[in-house]
Amino acid sequence: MRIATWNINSVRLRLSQVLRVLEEYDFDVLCLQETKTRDVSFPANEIAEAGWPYQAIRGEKSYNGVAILSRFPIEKKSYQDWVGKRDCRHIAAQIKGINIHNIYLPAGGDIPDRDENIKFGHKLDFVSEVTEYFEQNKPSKSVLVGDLNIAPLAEDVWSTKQLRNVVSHSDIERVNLIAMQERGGWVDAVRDFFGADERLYSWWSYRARDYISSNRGRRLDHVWTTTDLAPQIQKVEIHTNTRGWKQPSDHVPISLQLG
DNA sequence: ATGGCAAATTGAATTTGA
Repeated sequence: MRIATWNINSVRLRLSQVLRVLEEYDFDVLCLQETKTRDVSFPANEIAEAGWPYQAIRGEKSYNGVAILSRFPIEKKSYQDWVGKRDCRHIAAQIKGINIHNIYLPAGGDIPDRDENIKFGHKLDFVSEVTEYFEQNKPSKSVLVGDLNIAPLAEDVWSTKQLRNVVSHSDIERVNLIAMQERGGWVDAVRDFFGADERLYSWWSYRARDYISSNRGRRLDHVWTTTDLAPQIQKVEIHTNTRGWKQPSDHVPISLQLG
């Protein structure tokens, strides 16, 4: 089974790209973040007609929004609200016995200090609550994907020195995300497949004049599995070429082939 | 905290992203 994650930055604007990745990359399941639309406006029919009729969608106007699109029937659906908000940042589906959690973690604003920036506090609290949730509901046969908005390792950013005090790569975010991974019993499938040394990115800012030559990327999007599924990790791909498509998302899809 | 941009909403400017 091929499971992918992609922050699409508006599913309505980039519907044609969603359909293109589903077909070109042969995803069985695609988890989207930042769909930015209410469920009534979600292009569910177009995606169903293309061959992904099983869908779990949870959106709101303008912001956030997550969805799971599947070729195979969804056996169970659920979602969680964290940090006391109903902001459509999580949805879960069981497909072929695998529990898939799709998360859009808060970006956290500009200043990496919770006393000066309420959004950063929200982000840290969100990580803490997700960590507690999976400690109390120990996952198995599970995959956690999504835009976690944190690049935890030095090799996950173009310059660990220059991004040290930048939100997404601050020490506290990095430590807390690793703790969330370890305490939930998760394996970073992307690092498991590619190893620790290679620089890996899934996001490039829109602001770069030429994202290829500047290559100031960050690995903000993640695919984790529980340890019981780790032996089934056959292949991981970061589909970087979508960043070069016309009117692209600033994130690229990551896919996991489970055997 | 940067930034050369982008998207959604409301109706030219604001908010958010990271």
